[in-house]
Amino acid sequence: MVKMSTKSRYGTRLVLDMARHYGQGPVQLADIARRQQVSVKYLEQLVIPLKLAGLIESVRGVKGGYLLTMEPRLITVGRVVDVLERGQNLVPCTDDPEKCRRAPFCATRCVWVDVERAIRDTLDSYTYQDLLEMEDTLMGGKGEDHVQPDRDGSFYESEERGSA
Amino acid sequence: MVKMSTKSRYGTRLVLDMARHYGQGPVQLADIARRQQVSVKYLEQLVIPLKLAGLIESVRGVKGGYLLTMEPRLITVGRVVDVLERGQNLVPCTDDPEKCRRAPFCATRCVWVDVERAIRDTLDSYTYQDLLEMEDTLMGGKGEDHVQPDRDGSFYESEERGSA
DNA sequence: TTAATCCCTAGTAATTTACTATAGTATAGA
DNA sequence: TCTATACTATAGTAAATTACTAGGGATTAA
Repeated sequence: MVKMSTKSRYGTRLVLDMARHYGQGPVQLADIARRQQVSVKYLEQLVIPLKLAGLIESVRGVKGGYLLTMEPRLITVGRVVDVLERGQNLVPCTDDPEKCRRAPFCATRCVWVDVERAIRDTLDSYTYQDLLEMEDTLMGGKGEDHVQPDRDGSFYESEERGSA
Repeated sequence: MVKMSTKSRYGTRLVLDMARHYGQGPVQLADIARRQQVSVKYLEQLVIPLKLAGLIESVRGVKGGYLLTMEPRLITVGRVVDVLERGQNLVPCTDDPEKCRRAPFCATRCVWVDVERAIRDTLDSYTYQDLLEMEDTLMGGKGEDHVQPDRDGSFYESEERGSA
């Protein structure tokens, strides 16, 4: 069907990790990388647009890190995905009918526009506060850095590259 | 955000073209290619899975072609996209939690599952009969092969490869 | 001063996408 | 029967995208 990039997925987890530590000072990428099992180098890329969009801010130097600029309940997954996938549409013509001569009388375009709206609405229906609560429920505990990788290091979404 | 492939988009138009000619005998790919401005070779690829899925059937030889096996009102866009993108998920773990160790306590996964459902629901809410009627409304006419390419040949979705 | 951080610009291998090519097989109609 | 018109099947491939990785530089707490 349609695929969601690791950029959006890892980015969503990155922000969720920061939401988990909201109000506790800056969080280091190295810690997030360890907890979320994503390389620091990759996280560094995700953090740039999030900062430019004003969703997070950074503290440089020792004991530095990143923090959310607002409460988790004020940030939706849709906002984060939107920032990370800026300018990407489901179909080129959905945002600009001028891109396709067919647009004015294209019935399929109406479908794509509607699908895009559905995706956006769904993503916007989840705030990071919601995600924190869902995570707590799923864990059954009080939720604090509960997720730990296996001792062999193999972990989450490890089959990203290999399997079709 | 997430992108929809040309496979799904052209395939949707391919079936819509066949729906437009439903009950009028087999339609040749060469004609669809001309009307929809997609190469015959590419259409040939799209037609294979649709035939295997039983949505269309073929007639070989001169005056042959393809036809829908059922009325346009019985086929949804979702069904066609599903056939063309078989085995593709929004995120690897949505169909099979086993693919990711994190799945049992992953809040973000719940979001992806919900988004996928929203996409599917929306795509399934449109039948080809709906699309035919939408097209008629958009055209303002009685709708029969009304869409013609420009004399210079440049046409629909021409910026597929070039622009970002 | 030093080590821990974030910051910045590239680079790149693997994969996927969006096609194209070549060589058929089946059939209607002359 | 011949032939042009279709569909059928299997490869191949250039371009684009994805998912990273590398190698430094700038900032700051201790």
